Amino acid sequence: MTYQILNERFFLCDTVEVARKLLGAVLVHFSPEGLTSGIIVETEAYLSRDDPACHAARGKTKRNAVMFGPPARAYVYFIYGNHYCFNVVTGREGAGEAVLIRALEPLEGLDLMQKRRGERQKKNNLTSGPGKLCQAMGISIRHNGSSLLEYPLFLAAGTAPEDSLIGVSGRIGINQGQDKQLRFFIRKNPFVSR
DNA sequence: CGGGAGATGGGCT
DNA sequence: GCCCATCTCCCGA
Repeated sequence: MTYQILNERFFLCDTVEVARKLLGAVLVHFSPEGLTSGIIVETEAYLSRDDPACHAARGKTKRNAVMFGPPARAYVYFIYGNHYCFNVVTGREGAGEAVLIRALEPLEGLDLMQKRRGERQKKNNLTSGPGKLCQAMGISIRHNGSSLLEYPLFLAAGTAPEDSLIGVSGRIGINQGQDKQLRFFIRKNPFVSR
């Protein structure tokens, strides 16, 4: 399988646009244990302006520093004591914006995903949520700040869904900014988190 | 199936 | 202390 890695330009434009365009793209990880990949089926945009739910909203801190760096880097953080969330930094350096990857459709390395997630898990429970997909893909805090423009962890072009199949809604799991329509997903795809 | 609650730890007030 | 961009287990229907 060959991949066409998405270039920096892809992530430089408007963050909402990037969140939408990432649907259908492929997240690929060549880890020491093996290759896993999945088609992105659900994303959320986090904006610098007027968005209190965004980690960058209250300025730069040690945790969110990567969000203020150059685009196309991984912003990974630890949440709820158990889980990691994987984001892609977007916009110009200093913007403080990102797209959260919320769900994947497993593509390659299903056995490894299953091993990481627990043998009992069914296929549709491997990557259908931000914490789950990090575990299945072998993504953790040590990937925070790493470039997504090159091996071993990168984003590749895929098949974009038709516009009529793109769903839009409020974001999940937050208290502030619930009204904003910044979540994008592929309609009727069984791997969307809800 | 759906809802409720516990697990679990780093960041911020 | 309390919050949190989550997940899993367990219970009842």
